[in-house]
Amino acid sequence: MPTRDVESILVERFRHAMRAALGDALPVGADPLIAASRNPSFGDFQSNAAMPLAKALGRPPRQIAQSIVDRLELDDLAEPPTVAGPGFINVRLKAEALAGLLAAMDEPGLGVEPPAEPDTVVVDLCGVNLAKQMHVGHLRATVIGDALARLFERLGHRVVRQNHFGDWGLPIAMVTAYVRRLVDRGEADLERLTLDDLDRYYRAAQAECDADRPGLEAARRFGLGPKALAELEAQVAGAEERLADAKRALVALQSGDESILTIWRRIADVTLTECLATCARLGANVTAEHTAGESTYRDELPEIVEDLLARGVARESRGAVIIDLTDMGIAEPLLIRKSDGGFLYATTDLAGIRRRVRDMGGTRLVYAVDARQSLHFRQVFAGAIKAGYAQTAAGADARLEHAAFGTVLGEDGRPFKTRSGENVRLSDLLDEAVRRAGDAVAQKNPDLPEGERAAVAEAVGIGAVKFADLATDRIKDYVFSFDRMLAFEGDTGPYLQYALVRVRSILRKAQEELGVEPASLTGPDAPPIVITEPDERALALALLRFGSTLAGAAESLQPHRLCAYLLSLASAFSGFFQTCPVLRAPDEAARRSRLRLTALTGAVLTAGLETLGVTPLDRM
RNA sequence: GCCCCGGUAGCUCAGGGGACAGAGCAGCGGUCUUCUAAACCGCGGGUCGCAGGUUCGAAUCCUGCCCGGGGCGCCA
Repeated sequence: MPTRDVESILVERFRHAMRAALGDALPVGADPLIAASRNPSFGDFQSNAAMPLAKALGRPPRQIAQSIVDRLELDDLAEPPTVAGPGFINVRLKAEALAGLLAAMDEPGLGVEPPAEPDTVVVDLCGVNLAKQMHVGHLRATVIGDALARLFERLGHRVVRQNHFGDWGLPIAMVTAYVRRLVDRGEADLERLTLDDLDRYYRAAQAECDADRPGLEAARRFGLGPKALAELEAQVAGAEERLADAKRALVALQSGDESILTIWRRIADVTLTECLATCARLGANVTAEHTAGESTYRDELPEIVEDLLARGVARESRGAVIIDLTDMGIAEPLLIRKSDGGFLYATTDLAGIRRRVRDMGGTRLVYAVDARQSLHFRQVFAGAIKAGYAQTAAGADARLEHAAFGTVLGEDGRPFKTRSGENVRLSDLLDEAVRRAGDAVAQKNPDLPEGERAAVAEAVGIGAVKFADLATDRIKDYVFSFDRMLAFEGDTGPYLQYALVRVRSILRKAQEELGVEPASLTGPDAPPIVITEPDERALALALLRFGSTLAGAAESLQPHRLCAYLLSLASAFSGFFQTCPVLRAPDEAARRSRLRLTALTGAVLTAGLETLGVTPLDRM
């Protein structure tokens, strides 16, 4: 039995049959259009190829379907296929074939074959900023990016994670200058800085530098009282002084002034330590080694602009330097140097693409970033291609993809914020989820030992948040609701974790009561699988869809496909669990077969949860 | 003004050329001396935003419109 998944076997068999049936009349690239049947009464799989062929060849579709069926060689796999409706070809797999396919996928890779040509996928994720707490936006960038990275890893691609750390530029200089003033005045201690402090300072620094010029103009025009006018004038003058100070700090940073760099490094260190701890708590594999600050690109930016100007990719416009993208179908030009000589985040992102392709060997670049950056990435990608920065060693352009995600909304349908309109700290949000999960665990399973309960609450609470984030199409906004994501019932992370708990519980009992070693249920000496009951069939078919689901999710950058799949697998297992006693199966052969099915389900659920970055549990 | 993304059951969402449009929640009715009921089974519930068009076949593709969100050279 080949180890490939059923669908690709069927595709191949149908291709042969179509060629045999139609010969030279078969249009090139004709697709067998194999799909899993929606309705079990139609069988397990169907081919929809006959209808389009009928149109192309001007023959009755059912006749074409029949001529394909006549040449199909599926005896080893399926019952004789049937033609139905307008020309559907229905295929029902034989029980023995199901057993054989399951046995073939019952190996450590769970039937996932390493790719012939592995990609080097560079995944941009997390994207924290200096002196800022992580909030729900970072939740999505981290959770989705990490899940995509894990998907590619499981499929056998090389993966490089990149946490693009916003540690450079004027806003950063503002907060650095602000902290320096506090330190000089003895109002802050560099050694005792926390990210909460920095988050406050960041906003204070922004506010200080924000001159209310329009307000002042209006006050002058409409002749406001001298007191209001004086206040506004003072505000504007103060803000302009602060801004000038920040600009001096920026120049000092850029020129490598050690006294300010010391402060800046400390701020970066405090920020990263806390953010990476949050990533760790989230179970996201984002570490210092994955982190590259914008500052690490600073020496490349002038060179890039000069390079692009010299090669005519970029040109000057109104004192600035732009890349015109009208030839790439984008009306908005990409601005890469301001008229004051400063660089922009587009410049850094171009440098990032160059580094990821040229230095890291990236063949596919994926950016898990907010959908509001869509135009920006279209521009940067187009600019990078024009510049040749996306060209891989093999000569082709790397795939450049924006895995855009929507906004997290509160239950009022507006962007998720605290009542006072502040961003919700990610760590607070996780605390709340874990607290609620702890309450549920205490109530549902009071027997769980205290120590384990805390670990379970952490896994369930965080798993719930992550699963809710991953479970819907990433491009859409979604409504954040603790109640829904932590529900005792429903399409949730806890439900999946619970399905696996039940699986593992059976295996544990089998070991304790019957002496069946888990290792004996897998591998070449494992007991034969016998599929007889409808719920066994349904479970078998669900298991067999694992590999193609992973591939589809990775290709489309849609982790929610894996979520939906795991829910359907858990549901298939629940049906099996209900109607097919495992430990008390009618006979020994059935018991051993069902134990192996249970073990395989456990392996797939475990692998699936791990791929999503959700912690699998033994008990909950 | 131009561009991008959404609009599917009361609610939250899948499905994105193929068979009668699905799931979860909520509602109603069943199933626990348990393989962990955080589960399972059943019932009701839909002009797939609107209008045209393409097609043997449209929730799905095309055009226009309506509603909601976002973006659009010197912020990141």
